Amino acid sequence: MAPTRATIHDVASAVGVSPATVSRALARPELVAAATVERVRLAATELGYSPSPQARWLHTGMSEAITLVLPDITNPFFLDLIRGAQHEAARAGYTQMLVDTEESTEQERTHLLAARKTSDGAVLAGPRLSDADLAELSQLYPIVSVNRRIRGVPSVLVDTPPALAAAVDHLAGLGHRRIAYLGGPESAWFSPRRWQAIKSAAIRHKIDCEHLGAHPPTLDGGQRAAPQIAAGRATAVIAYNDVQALGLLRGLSALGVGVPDQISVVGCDDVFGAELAYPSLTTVTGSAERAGELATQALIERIATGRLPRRQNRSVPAELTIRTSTGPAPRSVPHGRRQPR
Amino acid sequence: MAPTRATIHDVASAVGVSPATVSRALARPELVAAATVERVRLAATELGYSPSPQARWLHTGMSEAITLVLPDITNPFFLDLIRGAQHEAARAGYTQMLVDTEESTEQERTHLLAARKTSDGAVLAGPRLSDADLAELSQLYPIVSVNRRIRGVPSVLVDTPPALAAAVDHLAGLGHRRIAYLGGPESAWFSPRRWQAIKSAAIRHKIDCEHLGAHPPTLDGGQRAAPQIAAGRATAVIAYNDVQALGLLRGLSALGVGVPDQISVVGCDDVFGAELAYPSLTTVTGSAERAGELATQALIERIATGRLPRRQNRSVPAELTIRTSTGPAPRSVPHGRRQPR
DNA sequence: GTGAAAGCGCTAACAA
DNA sequence: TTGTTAGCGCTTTCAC
Repeated sequence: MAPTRATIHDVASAVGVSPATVSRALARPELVAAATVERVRLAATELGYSPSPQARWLHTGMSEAITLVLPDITNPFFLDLIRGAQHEAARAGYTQMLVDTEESTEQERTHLLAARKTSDGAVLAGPRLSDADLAELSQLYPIVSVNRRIRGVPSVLVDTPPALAAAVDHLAGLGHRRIAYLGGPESAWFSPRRWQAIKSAAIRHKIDCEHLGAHPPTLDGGQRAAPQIAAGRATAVIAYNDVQALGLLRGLSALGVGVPDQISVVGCDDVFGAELAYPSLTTVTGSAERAGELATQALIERIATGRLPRRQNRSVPAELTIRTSTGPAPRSVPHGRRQPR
Repeated sequence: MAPTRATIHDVASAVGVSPATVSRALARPELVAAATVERVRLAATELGYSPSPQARWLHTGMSEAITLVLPDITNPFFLDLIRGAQHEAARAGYTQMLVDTEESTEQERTHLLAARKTSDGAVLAGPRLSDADLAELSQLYPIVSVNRRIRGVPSVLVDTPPALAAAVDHLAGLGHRRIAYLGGPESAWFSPRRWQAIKSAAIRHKIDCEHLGAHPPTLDGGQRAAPQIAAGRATAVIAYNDVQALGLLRGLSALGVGVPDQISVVGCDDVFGAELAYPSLTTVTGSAERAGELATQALIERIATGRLPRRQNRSVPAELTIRTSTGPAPRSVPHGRRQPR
């Protein structure tokens, strides 16, 4: 499968040159006689030698690794993000570390501290730390944020708000006059922005729109909101994200509330499972993979040049995907639904 | 957020001792006077110092990092595996690298070669390399495999075969007399083993059982098998994994074949989405998270002790989860189904 | 209990 | 074009 660990000295003595020549032949062949380069290369492959990143780090200060920090790997949204990030990292010859902070600010802090020692920079997906902390960190260590804008920190956003406005258009077109937004957790930077987009669109359509408060971005979080929604007067709900929306679907089904007959549901992210769910989820589709690619690209540019990337804030387009969880508003408003307790 | 890179010398001169003392105070405090240890610790936190893994690697040869190699991060089965692995890694103070080989044997080989330089060992989920390659690699570099047994390589299996036998019992109990197995890809070590378990159980029940050949373990792979299945005579299908099964559900629905009325479908893994699908998927549930934990634990034991772990082959129990994609066999055998083309 | 010194694998001045 | 040398941050003998 592969030979053992050879050092630069092994190659040097095999070829009969000094270690320095080996180093140069491999890293900067233009400085070395073509014939020598050839012999060194041969011997290196022969012995299975390649320079150790750790030893190299001593000089260059570069580990050629980046860290991807995720709040919750359980959310399939991050699957595509991870893959996109890995593509870019591999393309640039970087190794990728992965860290799941489990929605904990403290874990995020700890892992970031550790990352500074082991990698040259980090992509932070939906970071939880304060703007101030992140801006400060960004001065000391190259970071790029995904789905959160912070002054002084390059970022990539999946541009969901316009698509959410389109979702409101869609619902209004179906005759809904009263919609609700199931908010994400307090720490989710994007949640109030999604709410804004929804509210503005609702105002434009002159329809009612209420905010149902903060809920965990989990299946359970969505499911637990079902009774409140069933008891409420809205005929359509837009959830902060798909995982929540899917949980809500489950919760409503358990309560015997028909979707979309009695209530329409819209999600956000178009995760694995959204299309397969019953009813299939109307949602906002944007490429998390592309976001991962762009973020990693920006990060590597930042690492390589030592300055902020030229395009500091990028975004990835998103659009509404209409499936079967949305339908015409029920004729008579709340019928057969539970009363608030 | 955090101070800059301090070296051991900074701490040494801050405290007024030699770098050697700092090193000892932090790594082997029992060799140093308690008072000194205290002062060193204080200064270290003060300066935000912690020893660099890279520099330490020069001596110890250890990077305190492990690599998790996955064939396809797109499969949600791996979400839980990643999380379990990360828990154990973090607990033991290891950093986790992540690599997605995209089902390519060559990428697996390349990444593994790279991993040897950057990490102390690797967990390989469903590796594609040959037994010989893996056994040889295992001599040179600590690896642990998940869901594949190879002589000389410690492994962790999610023990799905008994649960698949239970699935056959379940189907037989529902009156199915003719079932089929939708195979995974050729490279999937587990596929023939699952088939074996199913076949034996079918024989025990004296029911027919056919193998539908190899199919990609993707939504698309499952969906494309739908026509063949709709045209066949089996009244129940067990798929190699859930992703395939969910694709199959989608394909059958597109063909207008009712599940479970006309055909029952069983998956394997109980991934995110299996429960939410329509109909909700009867499947085999085992803890991928636990498998990730055990594998990482075994790997770290192997790294730390330098020998194979005591329990070389471990397994995680799995059980049948009955949902609504399975139901009584249709009365009159294939009715209303398409003919083979 | 602590310090001095050597060396891990590699790169980058500087010489030759 | 190539070799010599020093040194990156840390650990570990070996003295003291």
